[in-house]
Amino acid sequence: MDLTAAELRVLDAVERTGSFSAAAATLDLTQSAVSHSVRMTERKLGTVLFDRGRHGARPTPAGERAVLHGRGVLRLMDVLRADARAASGGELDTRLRIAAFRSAAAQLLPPALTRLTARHPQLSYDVSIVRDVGGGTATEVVEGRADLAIVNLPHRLPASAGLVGGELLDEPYVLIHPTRSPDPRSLPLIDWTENCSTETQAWFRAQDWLPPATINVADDTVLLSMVAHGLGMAVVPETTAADRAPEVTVEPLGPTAPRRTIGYLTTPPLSRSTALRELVAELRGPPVPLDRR
Amino acid sequence: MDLTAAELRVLDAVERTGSFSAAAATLDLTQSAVSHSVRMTERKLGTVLFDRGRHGARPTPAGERAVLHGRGVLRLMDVLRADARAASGGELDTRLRIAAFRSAAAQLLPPALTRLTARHPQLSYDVSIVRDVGGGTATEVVEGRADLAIVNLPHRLPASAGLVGGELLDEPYVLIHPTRSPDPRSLPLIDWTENCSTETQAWFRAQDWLPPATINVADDTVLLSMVAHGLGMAVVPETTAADRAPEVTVEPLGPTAPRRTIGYLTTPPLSRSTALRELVAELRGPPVPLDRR
DNA sequence: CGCTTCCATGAGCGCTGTTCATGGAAGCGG
DNA sequence: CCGCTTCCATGAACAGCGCTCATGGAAGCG
Repeated sequence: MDLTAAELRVLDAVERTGSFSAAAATLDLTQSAVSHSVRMTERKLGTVLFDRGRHGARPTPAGERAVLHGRGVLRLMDVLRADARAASGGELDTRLRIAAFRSAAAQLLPPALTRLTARHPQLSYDVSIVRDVGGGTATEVVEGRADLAIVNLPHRLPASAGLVGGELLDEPYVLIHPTRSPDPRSLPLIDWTENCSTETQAWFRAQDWLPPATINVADDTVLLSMVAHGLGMAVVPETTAADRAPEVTVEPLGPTAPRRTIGYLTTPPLSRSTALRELVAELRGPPVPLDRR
Repeated sequence: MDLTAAELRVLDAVERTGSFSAAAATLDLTQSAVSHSVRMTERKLGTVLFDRGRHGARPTPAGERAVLHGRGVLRLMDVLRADARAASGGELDTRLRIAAFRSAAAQLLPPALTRLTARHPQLSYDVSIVRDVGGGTATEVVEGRADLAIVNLPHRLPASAGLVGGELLDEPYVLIHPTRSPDPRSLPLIDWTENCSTETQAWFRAQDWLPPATINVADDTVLLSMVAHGLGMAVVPETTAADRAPEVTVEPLGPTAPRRTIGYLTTPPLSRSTALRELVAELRGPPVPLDRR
């Protein structure tokens, strides 16, 4: 017997919330309906999907598989709906879930989403901010919680994950320092947690004029603010320095400057969907203010 | 409103058969049910999916998208079902659809499927034979008609297709000739249509002792039979010559012999499914008789 | 001008998925 | 030890959907 989309949504909600009652609340259903639904699903599959206990419901191994694949099914059904409508000249209406690390979200997404919304008013977005460490944003896509991941390239993802993607932006790093500092290069160095690519790290070590970093900051706006207050200098991607305060001066690092490349990753069926193609096209548009090019 | 699995199966059948009534027959439904179902689906999507005429039903652009994505949804739902059952220690029961070219199907599949069926009696298979030209077997996977494609590597598929895969078998070509021939290398050359990779073609041209092919045969068993009857000699992959008649003698071509590599391709979600993993594991087992290693 | 072959439509009916009401089990605090 | 709360389970009843049956209309074909 077939599972229904409603049943899959129940599985998803139960896994997310960790309990039948909480899942019922988020789905605007009765706890009873959730219980019946899960039970029915389990009967259809011939398998127990959740261990129920005092603490709520925890997925069994079978439940984990079901939830994972179920999210894929739901997403694909939405792609079907949105794509079929778009193909017949209708409005493009779907919800795009974007996982990005903070600096990319702040710099890349606003102009792109503005333009995209102008062209397709029915589109809506979920932007989740994920620390770009470990699997980072790509994991969100692999596990079905996001449709598009913004990543730092090169991204050595396990090929078996089967994600597809491309390049969005390639830019050099620049040096920023307080405008009023008499000898900028004598200032202490403030490092940024996201400066973690091996290439960048190697470049840092090769620069003998750079002191070791005395401060390490996770957030780029905090870092900019620190430089503006004269705490030190920093090496950051060009676009991060683009919307700087007047107290911060930018100094190019020349042709040998390290670069950072931002790309995107998504799943093959989504990469073929109209909505995601449109989004990627907009992300490739000019995100950097013209005066900095 | 959600589409149901039954509705997606109707879309698939209508596209396949080209008419509502034929689809109804294959699905064991009434024509009325199919008509109602398609109408309901169209209402849910707000789009016309098929152009109806006396010639039956032809998909509109929107319909094509819907059918394509719908097949993906159905397949993913079956993966969910099979995977969840397998994860809870149950029998692995699903239908695996394999697209292969003839020689690979004949040589690689029988032993692998025998072993796999022994371990998982509930598995069933659809093996479709596709000429390995153009998109070949990979197209079957991309368009959702097969789960696993057996391909000749290297396979330059468009990366946007987002298929994943791996290597299954790497083997040298050998020379075969009639056993009773006094001077085998003076015989005419029989070529095989599937000897089409650029690498193999280049090797052929570089061999000055090889006469140009006078006969070109599409089927490898026919080719073997021709050699057995003394019509000529041929250069074929080792496994093709493995189950030869006694009238055929095999002669290695040495370390410079061209090789053929057979691999598989599948979609990312399927590559994560238990059933397909098991199948690939068996395909990687020793398909070549030990006396030829 | 029937005949056949398409698809469309309305009525009726059974199944499924929901709510409501209720019950049982298990921690938590006095 | 006993309520109180917070989980999930279960049975009854009802609504909507998805099916069949029966019928009708439109268009090619000899």
